[in-house]
Amino acid sequence: MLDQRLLRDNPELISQQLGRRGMALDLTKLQLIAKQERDLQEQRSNLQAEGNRIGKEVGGLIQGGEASNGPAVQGLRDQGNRIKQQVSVLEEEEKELQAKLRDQLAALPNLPSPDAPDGKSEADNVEIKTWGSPRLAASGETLEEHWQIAERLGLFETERSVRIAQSRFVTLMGQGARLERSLINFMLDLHTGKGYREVLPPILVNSASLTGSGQLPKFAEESFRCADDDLWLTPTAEVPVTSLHRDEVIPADQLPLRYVAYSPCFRREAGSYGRDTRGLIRLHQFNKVELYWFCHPDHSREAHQQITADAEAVLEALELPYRKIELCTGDIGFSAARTYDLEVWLPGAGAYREISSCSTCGDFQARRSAIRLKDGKGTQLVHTLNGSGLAVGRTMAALLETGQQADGSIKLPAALVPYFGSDTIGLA
RNA sequence: GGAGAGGUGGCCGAGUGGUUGAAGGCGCAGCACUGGAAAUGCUGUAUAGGGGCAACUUUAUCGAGGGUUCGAAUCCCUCCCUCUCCGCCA
Repeated sequence: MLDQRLLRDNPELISQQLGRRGMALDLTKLQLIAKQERDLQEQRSNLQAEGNRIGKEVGGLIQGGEASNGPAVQGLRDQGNRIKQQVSVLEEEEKELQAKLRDQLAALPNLPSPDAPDGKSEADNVEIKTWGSPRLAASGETLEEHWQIAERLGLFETERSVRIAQSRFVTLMGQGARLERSLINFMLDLHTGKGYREVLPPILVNSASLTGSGQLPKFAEESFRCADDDLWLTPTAEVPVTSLHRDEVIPADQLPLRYVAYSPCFRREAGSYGRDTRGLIRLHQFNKVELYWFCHPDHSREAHQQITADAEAVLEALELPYRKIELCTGDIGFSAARTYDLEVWLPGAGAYREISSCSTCGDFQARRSAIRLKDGKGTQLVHTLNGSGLAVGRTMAALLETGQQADGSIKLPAALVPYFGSDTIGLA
């Protein structure tokens, strides 16, 4: 949510900054609504002040022995009634304007950070660095894609999963299920070892939580909803973790709060028909280990570097080559002000694929969720950051493709052996 | 799911229509006392919005929403949540 004061005082700045995202908006009408709303509020509270004064006068008279049905009291009563009526009219108008303002403001994305590179689309994203050497097929060698490997080694069921649910679901089996579990534990241990607090949140979340982190109202069609309740399947642990501190004032000396949350994530993937239909890349349900920071505004810039580094550390520990790109203003998500994506190399596919997205949201989610910090006398909004550390299914895909051996087995990185119990998958 | 009890400030807790944003206590902060501390004393200590350069001022908020009233934490209605007992259950 953007600041209403900013809308009143400087809508040009908002238009200009959202213009960097490729949006063309004229906010003069919305600004007018905001100003009307403010004027109405002023009128209304002046009237209420008058009403309060009268109420106190009546109380004083009656306590002073005046008859409660005497002429003096009756006159004040009539006056009070008139004010009450006027107030209720103004209140109604004010509520209408407030709702309009809130709805329209809630549909606007965050302003991109000044640090974010300008650009129109994915094509304008900026590569920041690469790590490791992408594995390429040696001469005469054919590298399989992860779904081919998984099928060959019986790591998951795809056809049967359609029977259980529908397409874009998989059932991990045997060593595949074990590998997923190992990865979750490995990632959680890595992050908690750095001081992150582990969270296992509800994965059904209410509308207020989705609104607080920015998924509602604009992206309702992207989440699964439970028809009989005000509950949705969370698309990311970012949602419940943001709401962990919704409507709270956090003492400044407790910041930053750093959480690591494992959760299954559910996405409808509307509009992706035909894309990534095989394997673990794009599913309605997938596992993710999410990093999340609540921090002081003064430190969010460094925090963004740190949370990204913490995600990169997982890839490095798993010896998976990757590149780090910074999203341009045209490609940044709704709630984010600045985003780094980490893309892992998939040798079988011969391409880099997104495996983590690390964003700073500034005060955007904090304003929607009313999360403040208290430093001395006043309060101010905190900054929130999130980063995948990592998407587990895609990590498995990368491990399978990266570790494939001539004999058809998969060599796993040393760091995972204590978790998986073996350095190889698929040797009989 | 059935029956009962209850939701008040960071916490505990008083408050059943009148000047109550809310007694008292705890906690916290400042000051005094002290060589330093403890103890003690004094003062201060909610959030959000509006106006004002500021001092300050004003409105709202006692789970949420509506109603009665000149006036509601207090009365009425609806909803939500928590606790206890019973039932069911991983």
